[in-house]
Amino acid sequence: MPISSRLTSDQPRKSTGSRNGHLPDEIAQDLSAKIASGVLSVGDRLPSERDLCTQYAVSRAVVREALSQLKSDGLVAARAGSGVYVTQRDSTNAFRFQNFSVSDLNRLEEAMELLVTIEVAATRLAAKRRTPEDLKKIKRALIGMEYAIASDRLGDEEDYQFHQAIVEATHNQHFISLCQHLEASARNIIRQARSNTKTNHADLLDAVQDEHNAIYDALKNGDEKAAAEAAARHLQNAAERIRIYLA
Amino acid sequence: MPISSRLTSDQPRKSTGSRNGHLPDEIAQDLSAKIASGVLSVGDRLPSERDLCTQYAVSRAVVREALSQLKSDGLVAARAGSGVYVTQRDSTNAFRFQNFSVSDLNRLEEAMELLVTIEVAATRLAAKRRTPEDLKKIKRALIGMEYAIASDRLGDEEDYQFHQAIVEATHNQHFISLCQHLEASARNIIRQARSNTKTNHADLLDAVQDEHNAIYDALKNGDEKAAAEAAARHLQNAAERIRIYLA
DNA sequence: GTCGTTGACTGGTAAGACCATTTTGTGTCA
DNA sequence: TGACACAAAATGGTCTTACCAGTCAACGAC
Repeated sequence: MPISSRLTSDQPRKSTGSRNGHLPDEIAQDLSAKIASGVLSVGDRLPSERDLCTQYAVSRAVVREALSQLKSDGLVAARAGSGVYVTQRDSTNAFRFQNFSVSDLNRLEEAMELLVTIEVAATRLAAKRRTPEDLKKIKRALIGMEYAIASDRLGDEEDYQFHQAIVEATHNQHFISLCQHLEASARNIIRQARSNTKTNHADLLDAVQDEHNAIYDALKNGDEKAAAEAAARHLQNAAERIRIYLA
Repeated sequence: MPISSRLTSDQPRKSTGSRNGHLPDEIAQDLSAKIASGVLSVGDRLPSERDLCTQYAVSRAVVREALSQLKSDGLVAARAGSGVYVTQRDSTNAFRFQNFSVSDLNRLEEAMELLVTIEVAATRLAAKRRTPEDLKKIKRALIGMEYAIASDRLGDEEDYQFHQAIVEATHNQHFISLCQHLEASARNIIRQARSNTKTNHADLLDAVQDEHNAIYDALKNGDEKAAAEAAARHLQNAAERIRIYLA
């Protein structure tokens, strides 16, 4: 442990010379270990930044960078004038949409519940907020999809762009980044399923296009309710199509 | 856009006075947006830290903290003596609920839109699927919250457990992990807001308890519609309370 | 006792400095 | 002319000092 050994060192670490790792990383790791192990429990206040400086024998800049890592991980929260507090024991900071196998129907249902929830809400917001530019981008994706299908391609890339354009029309950053994550994950499965049945799904692709058109129309009209319903219908049908592919 | 406007500002932002949000967060967000949008593509070198300082008119400490966020997100990598390089375009492999500052009302609204969407859907699912054991766990958190308030504590930890117990009652792994992530982030803000007004919010805490009771009753009765409505009301009121704290 | 006020402490930010490494440019020598 | 060695500039990593604004508890006036 390069850090703790430095605690007892009488050498005030003259220069930045012979260290190996990234100083803030070491400290962040040490602190998060203390939190995970329970040495620092939720609600506790960390030592002040200046105290940590002397403890670890580093400058305040380093301590602050270490703390900023913990902050962005959601382990601690700083309150100006008061202190830095432990808010969370383990870092469930990042949400990862679990990859589910196409072959597992149960988990498909589970995943669809979340996907439908998010996408329907996003589409409803988009109906309320979409600008003419948003609408143009959505329309472009829609046409691109049609063209792709006519060109005997799957058009899944255009499909993705269609959904992404809608989500961007919410003008809500949280929705945008969450949907980006969800759809990027979901797309893998869809593509996989689709490519298995390249030959006999012409009718299904038409149905998809109709559903997309319905969403677009609702967005164009600014009809929140219709948009939400169209999105829900589309996603539920999409799930249904995947089930067909599986059979 | 507080950042870009500052770029053209001739005022060298004298003191730390009248700004709203966390400076490094703003810059990190701006940079990651540039990366996601393709203004900076993979392999590109960012401007040097010192250049970024002048661009954003902030100190190097701020720029470094912003960059450290991007680094821990895996978007960029720094090479000493050379520069900072974009290593990844989108962080779609993981969703991170962006930190927003309590002081920024616009971003609060944005965040609440997503939080309400998810929580309401989760509560509706929970009403459908909760087992007696789930119900017991929720009840326990409810009572714990009451006890905490009576003991002159904030009870935010118990509040969190209440919501978590509900989400677990959905028995949907995707909802569980997403909500865990969202609420852990949101809790920081709530706690921060609450602690500011420890003395004069006894009436508000009572209101919270009533809202929680309404949710519990609906879950107990298995009434999906009532549960969703109670959850929506609770969250919207919670947002309203945060606004009060801000004023 | 209650209520303001004060002052020490805390995180947030700024500015300037030094170090080690990388990169680039330059000049020397073959 | 080409390859090589060296120096200078640029860059990230770290340290130091300083000021600001918010928090909070102790103290004193009423």
